[in-house]
Amino acid sequence: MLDQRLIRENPSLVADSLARRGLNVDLSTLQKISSHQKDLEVERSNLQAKGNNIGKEVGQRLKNGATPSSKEIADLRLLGNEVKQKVSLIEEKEKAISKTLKEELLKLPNLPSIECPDGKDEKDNKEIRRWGIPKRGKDLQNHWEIAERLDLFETERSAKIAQSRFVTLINQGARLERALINFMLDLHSSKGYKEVLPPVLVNSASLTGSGQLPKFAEESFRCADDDLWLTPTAEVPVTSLHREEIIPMKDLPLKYVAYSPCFRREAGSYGRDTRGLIRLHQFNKVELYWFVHPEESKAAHLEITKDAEAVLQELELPYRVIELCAGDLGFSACRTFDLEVWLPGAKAFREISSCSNCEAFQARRSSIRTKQEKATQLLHTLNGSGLAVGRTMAAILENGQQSDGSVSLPQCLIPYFGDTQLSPE
RNA sequence: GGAGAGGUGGCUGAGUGGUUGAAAGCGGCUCCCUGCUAAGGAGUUACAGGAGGCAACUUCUGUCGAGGGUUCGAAUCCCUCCCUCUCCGCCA
Repeated sequence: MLDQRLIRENPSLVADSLARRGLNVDLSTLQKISSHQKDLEVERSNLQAKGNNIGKEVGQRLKNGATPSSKEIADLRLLGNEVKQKVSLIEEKEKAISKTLKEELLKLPNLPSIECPDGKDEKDNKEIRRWGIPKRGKDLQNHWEIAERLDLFETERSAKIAQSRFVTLINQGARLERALINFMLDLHSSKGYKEVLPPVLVNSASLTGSGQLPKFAEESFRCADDDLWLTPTAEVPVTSLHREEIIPMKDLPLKYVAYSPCFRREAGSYGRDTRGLIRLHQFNKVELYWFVHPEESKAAHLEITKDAEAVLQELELPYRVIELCAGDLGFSACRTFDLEVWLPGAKAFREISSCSNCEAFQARRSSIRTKQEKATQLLHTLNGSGLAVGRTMAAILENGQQSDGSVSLPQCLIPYFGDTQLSPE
């Protein structure tokens, strides 16, 4: 959520910034609503002060011996009633206007950072750096071809269980997924991250707090009979871990690593990535999440990205780092680095992690603040995948494929998997 | 799912209609005292929003789980919802 005050006092700055996202909004109405709400608040609180004084006056006089039925008391009551009526009239207006204001504010995305490059869509994203040498060759297979040969997952049977875009991992596939999750959690924990295994069902307040609602309701699965949704990312529950809290400054930064399955409808992606592990309704992800002091978030952003990169490096998977342009930023982010892993079978880089600085955007929606001495202020939040597990498995299969049909595993996975390679059974 | 109890400040815990944002204790912070430590003394210690001021700050409003209601006045009375705990049932 954006700062209401900023919209009130400098709407053109906000509008210009949103325009960098390709969003052309007229903020004049919102500005008007906001200042009207403020006026009503002043009027109401003045009246309430008057009412409070009448109440105190009555109490005082009764204490001094006035009879409850006397004229002086009756007059005060009359006056009190009058004030009360006026207050409730204003309150009614105020409530309506605040509701509209809140609704509109929740629909606006975060402002891109000054550092975020201009651009319209993903074609304008900037490559920052590369790591590793992409494997190339004529006979390299796609990961689903390798998986089929090694019997790693069930696709058609999964549609029977659930739908298309679900997968059932089996045999070495199931074991490798488990190994990857454990490896990632251990790696991050060893660097001081606190491990979290959050609920997978989250309520509307949590989804609103991290920015998925109200705009992206159609992207999540909902439980019909409850105010609960299947979480699209651990970012949601972890944000709400500290919703409506004030975290002492000495406790910052808080660094969490959370494993969770993630559920997404992938609406509007019909026909894309229909095979394999790239785009599923359910996938596993290990997520990094930081709560930091506002002045630390820029540095933290670089660090969280490095922590995500470390996973790829340990796994010996070539990748590149892309900085998203303003037009390609996610709703809550003000600056984002994507990590794209090299898939030799697909002969392409594919997104495997997205590391974003949300600054105070989620903190304002979720009311998460920090405090030193008397000063309370919103803190900043950052998130990054470390990593998307399904896509990691795809990358491992494609990058580790051998001419004899086996898949060799990176050194770091061997203790977790219990073998040096995946081999035909 | 059934029955009961309860939700008050960082914590414990008073408060059943009148200047109560809330006693007391603990904890935290500041200062004083004291060779050190321990002990002691004084003060201070919620959040949000607004108005005024460059600012320190002053002031107003709201908040005792949430939302309504009664009343001149509600932490206190009434209604609805949410949550927690105990017992029973069920269950991984």
